[in-house]
Amino acid sequence: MAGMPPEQPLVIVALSGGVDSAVAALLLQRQGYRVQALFMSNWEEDEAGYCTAAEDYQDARRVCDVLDIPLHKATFAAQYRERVFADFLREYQAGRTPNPDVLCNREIKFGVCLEYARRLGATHFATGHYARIARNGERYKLLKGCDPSKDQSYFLHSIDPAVLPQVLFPIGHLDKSAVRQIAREAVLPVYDKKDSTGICFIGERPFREFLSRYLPAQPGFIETPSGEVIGRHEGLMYYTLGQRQGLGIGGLAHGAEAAWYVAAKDPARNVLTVVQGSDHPLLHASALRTEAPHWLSQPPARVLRCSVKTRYRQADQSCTVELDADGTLVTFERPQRAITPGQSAVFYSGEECLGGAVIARALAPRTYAASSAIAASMPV
RNA sequence: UGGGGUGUCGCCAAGCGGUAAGGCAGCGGGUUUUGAUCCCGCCAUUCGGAGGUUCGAAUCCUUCCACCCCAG
Repeated sequence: MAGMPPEQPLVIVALSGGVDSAVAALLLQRQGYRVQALFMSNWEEDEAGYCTAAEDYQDARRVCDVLDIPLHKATFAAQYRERVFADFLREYQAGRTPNPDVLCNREIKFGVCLEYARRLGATHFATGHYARIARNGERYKLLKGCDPSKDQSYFLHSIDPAVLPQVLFPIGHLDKSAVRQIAREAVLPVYDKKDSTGICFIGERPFREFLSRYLPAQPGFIETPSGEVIGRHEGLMYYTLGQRQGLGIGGLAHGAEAAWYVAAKDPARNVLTVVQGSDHPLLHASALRTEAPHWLSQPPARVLRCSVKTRYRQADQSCTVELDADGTLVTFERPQRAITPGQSAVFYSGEECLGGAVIARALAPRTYAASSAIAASMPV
């Protein structure tokens, strides 16, 4: 029969209630896709009003009204708790500083949520991330977003590369300012909404209070590298390497005027080691070891020269990556500050995100002799 | 209670008769889909207390108090 035209392929957009995903949906629609939206709420506890999920959902609805597209709603709170939050707590308990949003992308957004979109009949799954996907024959690459100050490929490095052919990042080639401009012109109600920060789906909260509800805190001493006690900490988990704020260390008699920074944690002694001055040598590492890497691209044979980010929004650093049985050894061209276990080292070749791995430990520069406590936590 | 010393913001610390520097900490804001870093702003009508000298004192004098050191 010559009846119904074949339906357009269906794209489902993960709509957060923010401006980026709203513009992503709009652009897909303009490109001729059949578009539907999906709003996730993955954090159930709505105490003290920190969780903005309810307002975000209302914003998502208003966006869908303007675009005239259907809005689905799903909850992956159980999966979030099991696959993301449990790890988050384990890491803090081990004295490390996890990056839950890296796991959230792999397990939730590009895991169970993408699967859910498939079951709804979608051939493609889109988000408002600042990242791009390029096709090279049969291979798909993850590229940085074009806006260097918003590039979010760092958070995406550990997603399953098998999903890339189905993923669309409609705003990856745009600057943030252009995204807002498009939203304004299209009269999307969230065009001026403030960018969200904080842990994805949980939001920004008083950090100590939040963590203390899940993990017991054990106060202890703050020491200098030579072992002098100069303060007390509320619990090792509340501090991360390179941190300045929250130490409460004032002026010392005849001391230097520089601020104090966290250089090491010693869980065995429950001691926080601090140093004075943000450029202190004990704050720097010449190399790091990671756990097992995730590769988005073809895994390298054995040695790889590339660049690396050891934290989000850091400028790319030249390095050499060597694979070994446990993970990788990453050696920097120049020493890096505050390399922190639990964070991710993400590898790049130019614009392409190759993959990454969780940092296991920093390796101290050989230019000085590390002493006792530091040597124990930063073995060479 | 013999001698000497010191007491300025939560912690260091300038100031030495002309009307309270600075740093650290803290607080607030900005940047930021982790945690940090970073940036901006705020933070002593008052200088241990009480008198006095002076046009004017944290700065000089008297006295009291507290702490520290050396002796004893």
